[in-house]
Amino acid sequence: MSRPSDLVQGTLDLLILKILALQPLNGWAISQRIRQISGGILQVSDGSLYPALHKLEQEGWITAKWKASENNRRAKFYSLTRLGRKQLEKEAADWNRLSSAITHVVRLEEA
Amino acid sequence: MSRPSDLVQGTLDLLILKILALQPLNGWAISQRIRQISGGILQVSDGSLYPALHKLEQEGWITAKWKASENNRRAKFYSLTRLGRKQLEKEAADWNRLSSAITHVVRLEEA
DNA sequence: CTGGTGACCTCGGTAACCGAGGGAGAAACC
DNA sequence: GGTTTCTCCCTCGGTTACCGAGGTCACCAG
Repeated sequence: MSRPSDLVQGTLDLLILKILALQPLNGWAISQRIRQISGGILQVSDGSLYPALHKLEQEGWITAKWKASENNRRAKFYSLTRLGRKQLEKEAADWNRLSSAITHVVRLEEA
Repeated sequence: MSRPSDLVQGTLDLLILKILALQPLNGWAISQRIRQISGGILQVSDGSLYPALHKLEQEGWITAKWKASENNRRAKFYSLTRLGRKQLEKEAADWNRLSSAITHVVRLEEA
């Protein structure tokens, strides 16, 4: 019904890849990190995050390893593969191209 | 399968509203204009455009009027309503907020 | 009168996201 | 020691959006 949309569609993969490029993290921490870094503007729900992580893993862009988290709980830590870095570069470039094109249009002055 | 994605999901309404804020246009001309202004980076297919136009009209953000086009063909010219201007402001603000948050994350330096 | 093209439209599929729901184990509280 | 809280994982069904393919009609040039 409503469209609060706390994130722009199609950018979730990009955000995850970027966060993991900074450091390997477990799923829960990834969503915390995205929220924190964006100053609370971007939020990812579990229901979006985990399916996305599985997809990225299946594509071979990230790999998972079970470890203990900071709070001593079992957690799956994800890190970027070499392929993942390639993909990140590509998606970041796409984002820059498209978002600046859109911003350009949005900022046009009315005649 | 592939995701060439010549536009960022969720921004189609925004683009249409903005283009129509500059001047009333018919459907076909809208897609031409978007492509032209963005230097060919953004492209909208018919199959996306017309349903979107109908939705925007139904929301009361744009209104349609049949006229003759530049080439003397029957064409439906769309223009922004007062509500549509409100909506445009809102969507433009959302876009700025979200896109700059994402860009900020993407540009972070690795530790 | 035929073909190109401007202009409109619909339908079905697919991708993506999200809310709701559920579960298990560590820690903290009483 | 039992219960609650918090971290952390996961799935499923629904909704929204977009897009490719397909189709129609009318004007105009040759």
